[in-house]
Parts: sequence; C-alpha cells; structure tokens
Amino acid sequence: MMVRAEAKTGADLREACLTEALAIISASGVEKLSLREVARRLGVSHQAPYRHFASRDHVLAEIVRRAFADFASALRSPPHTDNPATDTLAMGMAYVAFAFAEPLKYRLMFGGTLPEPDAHPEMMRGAREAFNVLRAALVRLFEARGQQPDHDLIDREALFAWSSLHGVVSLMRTDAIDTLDLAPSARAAFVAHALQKVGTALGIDVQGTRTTGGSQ
Amino acid sequence: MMVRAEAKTGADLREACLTEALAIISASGVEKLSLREVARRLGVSHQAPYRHFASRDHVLAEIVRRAFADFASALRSPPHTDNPATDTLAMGMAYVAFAFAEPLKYRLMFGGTLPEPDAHPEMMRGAREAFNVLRAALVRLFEARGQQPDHDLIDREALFAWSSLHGVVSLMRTDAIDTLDLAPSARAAFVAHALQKVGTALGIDVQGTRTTGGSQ
DNA sequence: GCCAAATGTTGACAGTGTCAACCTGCGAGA
DNA sequence: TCTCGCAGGTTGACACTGTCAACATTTGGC
Repeated sequence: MMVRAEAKTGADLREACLTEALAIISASGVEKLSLREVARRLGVSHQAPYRHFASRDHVLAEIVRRAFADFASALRSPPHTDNPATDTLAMGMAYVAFAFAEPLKYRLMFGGTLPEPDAHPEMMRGAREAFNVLRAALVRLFEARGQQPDHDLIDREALFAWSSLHGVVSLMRTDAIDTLDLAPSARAAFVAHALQKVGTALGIDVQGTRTTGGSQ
Repeated sequence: MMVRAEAKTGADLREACLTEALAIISASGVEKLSLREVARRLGVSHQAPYRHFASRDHVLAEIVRRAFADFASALRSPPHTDNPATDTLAMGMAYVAFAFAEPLKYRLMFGGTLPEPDAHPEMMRGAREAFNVLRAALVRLFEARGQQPDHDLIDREALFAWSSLHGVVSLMRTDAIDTLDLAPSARAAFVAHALQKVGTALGIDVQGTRTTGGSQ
C-alpha cells in the first residue's frame, strides 16, 4: 500500500513527513496534526516518523523553526537603498506581504499554540534574527537623522513597530474580524492606513510613498 | 471517591465543569483540556459533563464566550467624562489592564485556537460588543472635534487602535519576546511608550497624562 | 403514589502518542 | 568474501482521549 511516492526512506522520509504534516495542518488545523495520519499518507508504518522525530512536538518545532527562518529571510530580502526611511517602510511592507502570502506559517509562528520554546531552543532562532533585522533598520534610520542610537530607545521603537505590524496582520486573520460588521471598503483600506500611521509614529515621512494594499 | 465538593449536580455541576476546565487550562494549557479529567476531578463519571455540554468544544466555547463578555464589560467600565480624548485613552488603558489582569482569558480570546465561530455563534457576541465600545468612543472623539464621523474612517481608526493594542499586549505575552534579549528597562517602559504613540496617531494629546505601567 | 423527564453511570469503539521488541538490508572491517 | 553492527522500518501493546448507546437513578408535576 503505497500512497505517495514509495521510495521515500532515510532523509527523504524525514522531509516527506514535514511536507505531509504541513499539508495536514494547512487542511485541518494544527490541532488535527497526527503522526499516524502522516505515516498513513506516506504508506509507512505508524512508527516510521518516530525514527526521525522524537515526538509530535518535535515535528511541529521543526516546521515552526523553518517558518521563522523564512520569515527572517523575507524581512532581509528588500535591498538596501541610501534612504533608511524607505528601507524601513519596505521592511514593514515585506512583513505584511509575508503574512498575507504565507498565512499558515504566520499563524504557526504567532498563533499561540507552539511547542515549549525551552524544549526546542533552535526553534526561536529565526525569531531573534527577524527582530534584529528590524533593530538594525531603526539604527540606520536614527543614524541618518544624526540621532544617537540609544539602545533602550531603539528597543522601544522596534517593539512598537513590531507590535503594530503584528496587530494589523493578526487582526486581519482573527476570526473576530469576520464578525465585526465592517464596511468592506474599511477593511480593504485598513492595511495601507495602518502602515502609514505606524510610519508616521516612527517619524517616517510617507507622503507620496506607495503603500501596499492587499485585501484579506 | 469524591474529589471536590460532592453534592454538585444539575446546574451546579455545569458550573463546576467550567471552573474546573478553566483550572486545567490555566495549569496545563488549552490543548491539555480533557473532559474526562474534568469529570475525574469532580468525582463524577466520565460522561457526566456530556449531560451539560454537547462536546469538548462546547465547553471551550462557553468559556471563551464568558471571557469576551468580561472583556467587553471591562472596556465599558471606565466612567465617561466630558472629555472624549481622555475617555478614549482610559479605554485603551482598560484594554491593557484587562490583558495583564486576565492573561489566560486574553490568550483564550485572541490566542488562535478557539472553536469554530460558525458552530458557536453566541461565542463572539462579546467581541462585537467590545469593538462597538471602541467605535462609540471614537465617534464621540470625532464629534467633539467637530469632525463628521465618517463611518469608514471610524472603522479604519478603530481597527488601527484595536490592532495596536492587540499588538502591544500579544507581543508582551508571546514566547517570542522572551528570546529577544531585550534590555529590561525597554520592556518595562514599552507599554506606556506604545500607548502614547497610539494616542498620538489618533490625534489625542497625551502631554502630561499619566499612562499605566504594569510590567508583565 | 405514579409516571416521565432530567440527570448520572457503565460499557464500548475508534482514534491518538509513544514505549518496547523485533526484523532487515547494507556498509565497514576482518 | 564473510560477518557483524546498526540505522531505519515494522508490529504490537498500553494508556489515554472524545463520544455514542444503553442502562440506572433521582426528582418534580399530576
């Protein structure tokens, strides 16, 4: 009984477990992830995945780890210009774009139910990296203004930007927003509106700069 | 074998199930909630809870419903003054205060893993109510300025405020923040900093107004 | 005092994560 | 070339879960 490509074994099987697990999560939610179902779909015994992962949580931790790594990479991807303000704005847009392009990964990272970070230290490495990308952008921004990049101030500003972006995105994905009886136009324009406000709060002049839309 | 107060029956048992379920969630997380464990702790048979709740998700939905109701009530609690600006700010502080005072409930409401809202329509009533409290505050704010309370604009501003507050709070509770190597002072001052910025973005002058601290 | 409805119990079934024991094929060392 | 070890896969078991079905018991209304 071979359900997928049969020859999967060794490292291939490990990789196949991860993709199949992601497929299950994508289709039925993280709480429905079952290693037995993964094994069933791959046509292997129910214990085969345990040769590559110590537990169900270890599978999840690896998926989350990769999601954070992708996320950090996405934040790094916009090329630097000589204008730190537009660079910072571009990073904000990259943040929102990633959240919309990969809602599943985003939900996994920030959705709440993730394995104990203490038990899976490598899982959060990408999270730290991503935050440091934001920190660095703000340091450049402050330096370009001739301001002293005070460590505490940078951290506060970075946290504010981070939390605003997270708030925007997570609000758009929360079930709650579907029940708020919003005017459709309000929802569509919200992201641009919010990004502009965050930019303004950070002292970035966004006059005339195009901010991305992206409904839903 | 009576583990708790024995006489629980009827509506009492229903209530006892809810408090015991909340205790389990508080101690071990929502994914560890087991109706059999609830029954065991209450000294009743494993099916007794099913006389009062159709399924595990229905228990959760009721807990979440009450959390939303409490939340809406907390947002309504600050008394109105004749100054809509300070009223709005007070509501923002009430939001953050509730999140810090009831982290478990807050996590349940906005943490991601909650029962299908379609299957539990009553669950989200409080969420709508809470959002309408914010809407009303902003309408008063705009009217006091002599601005036309444009429906779309109100919705956008409300969503921005909502998402910023949610961002602030959820960032403080995410596991992610523990791994960011922050200066302790940055974390302590962050809430006040963020509230002030959100107020500024909404055009509220917070000069001299005390904003709350509350360190996690 | 009786009947019916509400409530609680017992038993079963399918599904899950995970430990333990077993088998198997393959590559390194003799 | 033979053998031995071991990584990788399988089978079986156990304890746990949610939930259905059938039974028992309590209780309030007539």
